[in-house]
This record gives sequence, C-alpha cells and structure tokens, in this order.
Amino acid sequence: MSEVAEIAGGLRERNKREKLTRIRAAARALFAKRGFEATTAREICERAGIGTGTLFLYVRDKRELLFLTFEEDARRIFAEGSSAAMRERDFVAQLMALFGRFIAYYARDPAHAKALVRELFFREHDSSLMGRLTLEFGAHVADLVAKAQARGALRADLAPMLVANALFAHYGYWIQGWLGAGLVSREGAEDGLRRTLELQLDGLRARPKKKGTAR
Amino acid sequence: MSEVAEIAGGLRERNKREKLTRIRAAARALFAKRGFEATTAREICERAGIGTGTLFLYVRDKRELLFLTFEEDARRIFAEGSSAAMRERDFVAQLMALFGRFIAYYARDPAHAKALVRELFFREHDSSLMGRLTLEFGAHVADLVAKAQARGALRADLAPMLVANALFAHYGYWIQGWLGAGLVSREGAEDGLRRTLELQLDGLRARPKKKGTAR
DNA sequence: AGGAGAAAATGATCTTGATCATAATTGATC
DNA sequence: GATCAATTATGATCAAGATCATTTTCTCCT
Repeated sequence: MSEVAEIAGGLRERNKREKLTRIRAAARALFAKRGFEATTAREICERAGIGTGTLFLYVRDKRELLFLTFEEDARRIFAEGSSAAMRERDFVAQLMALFGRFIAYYARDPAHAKALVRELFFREHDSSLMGRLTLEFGAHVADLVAKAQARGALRADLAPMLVANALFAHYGYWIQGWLGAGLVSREGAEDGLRRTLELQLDGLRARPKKKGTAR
Repeated sequence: MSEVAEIAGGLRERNKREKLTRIRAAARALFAKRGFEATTAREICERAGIGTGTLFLYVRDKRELLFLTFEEDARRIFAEGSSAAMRERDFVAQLMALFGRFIAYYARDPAHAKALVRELFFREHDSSLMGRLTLEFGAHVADLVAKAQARGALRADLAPMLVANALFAHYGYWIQGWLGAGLVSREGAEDGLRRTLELQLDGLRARPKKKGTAR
C-alpha cells in the first residue's frame, strides 16, 4: 500500500498535481479569451474549481500564471526553432529561424505577449522555471555560435556566450520596440532584427579600403 | 486685471501648476524614502495636500508618477552625459560616458530604477513626455554616430539611426540584465556593455587573414 | 479501525489603485 | 457685485490581488 502510494506519489501529491494542471488550463483558456489583465484571479479559481485563497498556494502572484502557461509553449517553440535553425546554412538565417518562431508566437496575441515579455524581462522572484528555460535558450544560441565558429563563418577568438549576449541584445531590443513601446510593427521588428544582426556580423568600424573585403 | 491674469495664466492655471508641483515633490520624496511599490497613492495625496481622487486628474495612473519624477532627472543626466561624451575621443568611450551616467543614476536606487526602467521599456499609453525624451536621446546618439562617421571612425555607408538602434540594443540588454533579471552586477553590466559595444564595432564575421578569397 | 497531527483548502477580509456622483471653485456676463 | 455655466476637487465607493484564521483532508501510527 505504502509502496503504491510512493510510486503514485501519494493522494496528496496527486491532488496537488491535478489542481496545478487545472489551474494552468483555466489560466490558459481565460488569458486566451480575455487577455491577461482582464481576467481576474477569481475567474481562474472558479474555472479551476478551487477556492480563491487556494490559487496563491500554487503561484506566488498572478504574474506567475504567465510563466505557468508559457512554459510548455516556450519549450515547443524552442524545439521547433532549433530544428528549423539546423536546416539553415547561413548564420543569420539560423538565428532568424529561431527568433522568428517566438516572434510568430507573440504575433498571435500581441497584447498578451506584451504582458508576458514584460514579466520575462523584469521578473521579480527568480522563478526557477523561467530561469532554467532562459539558460537553456542561451546555451543553445551559444551552441549555434560555436558551430558557426567551427565551420569558419564566425571569428573563433570569442567566447560563444559573449557573442550570444550580443545577439540576444538585438532580439530583446526589437521585441521591446514592437511589443513594449509599440514603435514598430511585427514586420518592422523582424526586418530591424535581421538588419542589425547582419550589422553585428559585419561590424561598424571603418576599415582601410583594400581589395577583397567582401560585402 | 484680466491682462495680468492672462500673463500669469489665470488663477485656475496657476493652481493646477502648483498642485502638479506639489504632487511631483511628494512623489519624489516618498519614492526615495520607501520605494515605488511601497508608497501608496493615498500617501502621496496626503503629502501633496490633495484629495485622493484629485491625484488621478493629474496622472493617468500611479506609474505615470515615475515619469513625472524622472523627467527632470533624465534631462540633467542627459545633458551631463552629452557634454562628457563630447570630451571623449574614442567612440566607445563617448557612448560609455553617456550610457554610464544613466547607469550611475540607476545605481543610486536600483529597486526604484527597476520599476522606472520597466515602465520606460513597456510603457502603456504613449506619455508624450517620455516619447519626446526618447526621441531626443535617440537623435543625440545618432548625432554621435554621424560625427564618428565624419571623422572616419565608423563606416560611412550606414544610416546613423540604424547604427544608433544597434547601440541602444546593447544598452537596453545590459540594463535589463542588471536591473530586470538581476543576472549581473552594476560593474558586470558596465563591463558587458563596453565589451559588446567593442564587439559591435569590430563585427563577428570571420575575415580572411590575408587578402585571400573572401568566401 | 481510529485518532492525532500535519498539510492543504477555503472564503471572509484587508489593501490599494482607480472611479464617480456630488460639491466647491473659478471666471465670464450682465 | 450677483448669476450661472464650466472646470476642478473631493472622499465614498468599487474592483481585484493578496492574506489569514479557520476548517477540511490526508497520512501515519498504534
């Protein structure tokens, strides 16, 4: 009896898991229908079939629900983006394949994406959830960099993570310009990102005019 | 009589201006003492000597108080940074002189700066206040770029604003890594920024060591 | 099985940002 | 100066996120 309970995790554990699943499903559905700010915690509780106080035993605050619903999507997009990137040859095309998947995802509901990205960029308590995801994401981009270096497409004298930082900066900038400040459209963000990535590859410094510096 | 009133803007106008000044002063003092989130709108109203409902006749919401208090600081920092930049010769040093002033300002109260920067990056209703400031700031950086191009320090074949975008991206990234996600210290942010700016100048693309065939 | 103790759930309650009907103030007009 | 419309101020009130004392559920031990 106790063994089964341990294997199954115990009734208590099982109930908790089920509740969390219900909460996630309720939050996802309501966020999709009404958006993040417009859905109240009470609505989520009602839909999930729990008391209003119970919700905050599972998430520290309402914003953590964003991560909860985003996590599975993020993994999927990330996986799709990664394999799409592997199918590209050009380095910038690889990056755009990866970043572009997230952009496409955000474009499906920009208002919700705005809330999401704001919390991602300015998260309060390091929800280990997103922390881990961010690290994985960073490691993967660093890996793309390392591979590009290995095949001679990029300078090999730089730490991949340093380069990944520079690349992320451009991604974050255009995402924020699109979703955050509303300065550019989705297409504007994609074009801007692509152009600044190219610029990052080519560099800004004036070089002595010699033969052969390809453009 | 009416002329004096017109010159002074009328009693009504004068009262409004004074109230706004009192609100700004109250908000500034309380934010400095307790931080943004910990100070309540009611406290600000009490200190400013106005009713609780009156506050929201002057600002759309509490977050707009951040802009209200930041505006004057921002102009000062911006002016100081600009003149400091002009005293530098190296382009990256110029940028660091400008960006570094803001970093130093944020470092005086990182928790408050975090709230501020979040609202700056993800502002809701384009408070024309900050919109204008952002444009001025961007224009100035673009001007630094144009001057650097003119003296041959930068490639001259690029639109200054495109280049300024790329530079801002790095600034925003490290600010956000420091204040937003808490991944690096202030020093880490400054070092990271300087290094990625250098990287932005040099470029990432592998170049033939000799005049040889460039791909 | 039964009961003690721990863990989890609940909804009343608190806090605080924002709203709104009502009241006070201002300025034009006679 | 009195009247009246328009503007501005006010605090009661609302809405919603979060908390907390109380109740319910589960687990383990005899």
